[in-house]
Amino acid sequence: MKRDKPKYKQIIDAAVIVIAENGYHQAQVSKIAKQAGVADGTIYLYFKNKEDILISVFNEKMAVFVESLQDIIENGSTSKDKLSRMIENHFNVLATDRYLATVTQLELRQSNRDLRLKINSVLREYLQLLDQILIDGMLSGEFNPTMDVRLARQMVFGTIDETITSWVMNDYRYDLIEQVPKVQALILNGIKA
Amino acid sequence: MKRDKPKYKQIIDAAVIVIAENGYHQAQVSKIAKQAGVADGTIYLYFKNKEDILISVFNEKMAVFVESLQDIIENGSTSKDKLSRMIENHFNVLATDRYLATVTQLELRQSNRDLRLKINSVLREYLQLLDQILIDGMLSGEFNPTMDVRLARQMVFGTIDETITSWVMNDYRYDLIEQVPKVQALILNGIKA
Amino acid sequence: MKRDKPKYKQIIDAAVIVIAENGYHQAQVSKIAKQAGVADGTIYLYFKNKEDILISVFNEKMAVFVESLQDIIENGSTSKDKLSRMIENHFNVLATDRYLATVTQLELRQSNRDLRLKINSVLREYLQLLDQILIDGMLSGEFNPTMDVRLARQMVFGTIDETITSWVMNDYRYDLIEQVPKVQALILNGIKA
Amino acid sequence: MKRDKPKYKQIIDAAVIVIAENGYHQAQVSKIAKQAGVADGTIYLYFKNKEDILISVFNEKMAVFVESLQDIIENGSTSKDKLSRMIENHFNVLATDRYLATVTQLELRQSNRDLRLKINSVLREYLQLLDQILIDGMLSGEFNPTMDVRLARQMVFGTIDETITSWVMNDYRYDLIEQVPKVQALILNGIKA
DNA sequence: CATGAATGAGCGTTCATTCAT
DNA sequence: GATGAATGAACGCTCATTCAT
Repeated sequence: MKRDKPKYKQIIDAAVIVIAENGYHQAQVSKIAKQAGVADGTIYLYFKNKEDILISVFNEKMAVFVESLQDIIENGSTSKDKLSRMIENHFNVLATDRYLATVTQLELRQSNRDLRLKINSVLREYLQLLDQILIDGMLSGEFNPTMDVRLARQMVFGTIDETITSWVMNDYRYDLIEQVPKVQALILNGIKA
Repeated sequence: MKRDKPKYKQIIDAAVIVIAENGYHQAQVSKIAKQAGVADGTIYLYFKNKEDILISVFNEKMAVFVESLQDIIENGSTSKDKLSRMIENHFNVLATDRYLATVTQLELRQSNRDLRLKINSVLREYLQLLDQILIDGMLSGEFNPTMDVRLARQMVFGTIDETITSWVMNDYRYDLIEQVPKVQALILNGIKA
Repeated sequence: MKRDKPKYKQIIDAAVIVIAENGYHQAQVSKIAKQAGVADGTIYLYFKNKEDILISVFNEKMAVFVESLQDIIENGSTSKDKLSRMIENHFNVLATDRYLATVTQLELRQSNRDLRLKINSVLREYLQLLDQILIDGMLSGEFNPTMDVRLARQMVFGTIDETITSWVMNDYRYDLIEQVPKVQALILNGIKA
Repeated sequence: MKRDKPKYKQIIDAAVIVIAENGYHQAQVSKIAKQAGVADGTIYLYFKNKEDILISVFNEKMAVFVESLQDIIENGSTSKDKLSRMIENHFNVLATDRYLATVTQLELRQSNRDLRLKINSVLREYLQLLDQILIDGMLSGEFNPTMDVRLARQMVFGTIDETITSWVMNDYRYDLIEQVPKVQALILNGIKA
């Protein structure tokens, strides 16, 4: 399996750094190769083309979110607790890795429609897990049972996304983690029964 | 004033159409010129460069939002009422003009970091009016007086933005206006006192 | 009409020179542009892509052959006379322009299958005129009336082509024009009644 | 001797197949290696470089022609008979092996000038045997004793070559062998005493 | 002998912007 | 003011060849 080889990860990590430091449109394949310490051509032994690198970056990093969210769903107690932890985890991961935050919140969105659609389908898995928490909470009476799940999910994700994007756009000037309790409160308030 | 001349508006409108129909990366200056019925060179009599066209598009269209929001603030009764109307108005404008919705929610976000920062500063005026509604509501006791205004604003705007973007990405498959009361409820719930 | 503008001809002529001097695979667009005294991008105002340049070279030059052959058919007396003159003309044109001879006999044949098929369809017009001479001669009793026209044409063209190609491959070491009467004799002998 | 080892022949045969099926420019070394069932690097144990493979293909296949032509010269009766048999043999070999026909008549000609010059020198041996038949016939009075041998050879070879190439380019749509008597007649007519 | 992962030079094409008319 | 022909910098990808194992 290609993705288990060390160079695969090397290139993915290099791509995140190059994109974060240079911006999406200035992240040439040759720059990524150089950063990864391999020849340009080597990139193409592991990735079909440039788009494939970018999708893979998103895939690999999103997998971390999905995995931890699955863990939260399995081990969390109430739905409120799960949702709170999911928010906390989302903020934690991106607060810890500013390169990743820049790439996912700003740079990767500059990709064209096609790539964005592909990225969205990767995101879907994460959002479906979120839906699951919301539905469980509605059934258990923790969340408003009459609300529209899609809208609720968009509110949760939209709030998280806007909050983190603003933080990145403001050059990480304030402490992101500090916002977590307030974000949790806002969101839980919005959907509570 | 250049922006009062007929060709200025012609070019702005042409840009929206061309971007909506071709996507951001296929919206060449020559296409915009053709759509506007002017020569390529003429564009540069009205705009400094391509980026200037795009910012101006956002500026001009955002002005509509700002104006109507000012009107709402002046004529609305309670803060809840104002916020509800602001949400309704935002959805209405974009539901009515799908070209504009595509351009603002999808295409213009593919611009580079610099352009997006400039767009954000255009957006700021709108967000400041939103802040004003929120602060008024906190002072009047309609909204939770202990909440973080910035976060509240990000929740409001993030929810609206995510909702409309999803609608555009799903090819306008469902009725956007129908969502308004539910969005209002979710948001007001989140920030209520 | 693009092909009437001076730069069109400039680029065509530059392409012949560059291909003749550097070989087909070393005839980069930038070299052709430089030789033509225009910018790289200017090429693309007159030609769709590199292949289009090469087909156009063949088209334009082939037109000269076709035109003079039409003239020969109109003004020649007997079919033998017409065929003789056609051979003479073919040799004359290429003996006079060694760049063109190199390009048509050696370099353009290195193009890929697709391009060669397109070149062949340009050649077809010329070969149809040749067929006409042959058929007329068969009907008038000058040429063997029982022969296969396609084969006869292939013999005529194959002989001419091989003769000239050999001359080019041998670096124009001998006088091509001197061969004309002998080639005429060989060919006319082959197909005479 | 490398050329006696089984892998040498394997690679040569693989090259013919790969070139015939994919075209000259799509016949990568790695494809040939795969077809031959060896690793890419192994190719370079038997051939200096890619060009060497192609020349060797031509060499090996041409050897078949030369050998049969030598046989014809030894066992044929008159010069006319030998020339007729040579034509028949040439058509037979290529009509029987369409892969080889495609490779020699179309694909190998896309190689660059240098390679083609080398191929030509391989061809020389064959053409010298042809010259020998022609000279013998001129001396014996069967062929026109005043003709130019080089031209006669070019006529013979040019006709054969053009005939077979046309057949290949027309996707083998008609029966090549059927043409043989007519080609023989045309050629013999052209050079007869 | 045989392998196959790694290398890195090379090029057609686009398009924002200019400027002579 | 208006035109549109001309400019030229910039980059993803392929593939013949090498060499450590």
